[in-house]
Amino acid sequence: MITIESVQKKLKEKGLKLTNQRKAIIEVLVENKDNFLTAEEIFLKSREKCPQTNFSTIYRNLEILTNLNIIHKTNIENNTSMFELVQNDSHHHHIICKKCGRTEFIDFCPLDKILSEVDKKNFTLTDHKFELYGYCDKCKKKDNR
Amino acid sequence: MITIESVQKKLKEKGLKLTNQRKAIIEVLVENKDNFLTAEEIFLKSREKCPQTNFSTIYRNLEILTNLNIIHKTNIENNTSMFELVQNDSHHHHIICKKCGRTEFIDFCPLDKILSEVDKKNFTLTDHKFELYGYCDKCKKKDNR
DNA sequence: ATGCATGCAAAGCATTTGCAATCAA
DNA sequence: TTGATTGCAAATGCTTTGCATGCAT
Repeated sequence: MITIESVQKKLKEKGLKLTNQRKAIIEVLVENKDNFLTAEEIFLKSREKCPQTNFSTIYRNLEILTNLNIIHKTNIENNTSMFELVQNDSHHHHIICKKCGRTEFIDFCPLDKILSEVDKKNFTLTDHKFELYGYCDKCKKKDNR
Repeated sequence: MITIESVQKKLKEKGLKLTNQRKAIIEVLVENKDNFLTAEEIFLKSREKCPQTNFSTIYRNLEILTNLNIIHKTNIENNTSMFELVQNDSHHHHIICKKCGRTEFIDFCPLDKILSEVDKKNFTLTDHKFELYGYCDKCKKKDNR
C-alpha cells in the first residue's frame, strides 16, 4: 500500500527536500494512483493544494520522480505524456481508457513468455510496454475513432 | 511481401493521387520497412528523392497513410512519433532499439492470453501495444540510462 | 476543369531551460 | 548558511493549420 508518508520517506532517503509544491504533487499522485494523469491534470490538482505551483515545477518534479522510479510515464496515443504512481509491490500492466484515462491493472506480464526468443535476437532489454487501450464503461465509444 | 507498387495500388483504390512527394515517402517507407523512422528521418530521405518536399507534406501524408492503415505510428519514449509500414500479412509486435530505432519482429501476441480477463473489466478494446525496448547489437548500451 | 495536394509561413501545444529569487535542511 | 528548488518568461521541438498556388486525374 502506497501512502503519502511512504513516498515522502523515500524522497528524504534520497536527500530530496520536501517543499510544499512537491508535497502537493505527491498527494495528487497518491490520491489518483489508479489513473494515469497528464501533466496538466497534475498541475491543476496540485494548484488546489499549493496555489503558487508553477507548471515548470510540475515538469521538473515529474522528471525527478520518474528517475527515482516513484512514478511511471507513458505515451498513450499522441504526444502527451501521462503519469502514475509506481505500485512497487507488483509488476503489472494496464488497460487504459482513451477518453478519461481511467485504468485497470493486468497482473499478467507477457515478457516471460518470450524471453528466450528475445535473447536470440541479441537485444539487451531495458524496458517493455504492454498496454491495452479502449473505452471504459462510462465512456463507451461515442464518436471516437 | 510489400512493394512500392502494391502500396501505390492501394492508394489508387482509395482515390488518392500519386504525387511525386507521396511516391517518395512511400518509397522511403518500403525501403526501411524493418525500422521505425521519425518524421524527420522520413523527411530527409524523401527529400533525396523529391527535393522540394516540405515538412508539412510529410506530416499530412503520414496522417493519411496512418488512417488508411498503410503505416503504423508509435511513441517509444518521449514525444516523438515513429512510423513503419504495416506488414499486413501478419499481426506482430516489436523489439525496438532505443538508440537507432532498428526493430525486430515478435510474432507472439499476448492479447489472446488475457482477453477473458479484460471482458470482465467491461472495457471495449480498440488497440493494444506490446513493445520491448533496449539496445541492439550495434548500439549496446553506452552511457544511456 | 476540378478539386485534391503542396509550399510557405505562422501558429499551437507540450515540454524544457536560464536566471535570479526563495526556501528547506 | 548553502545548495536545492522554485517562479517567471522565454525558448525549444514536434506537429498542425490557413491560405494561395500547383498538379494529377
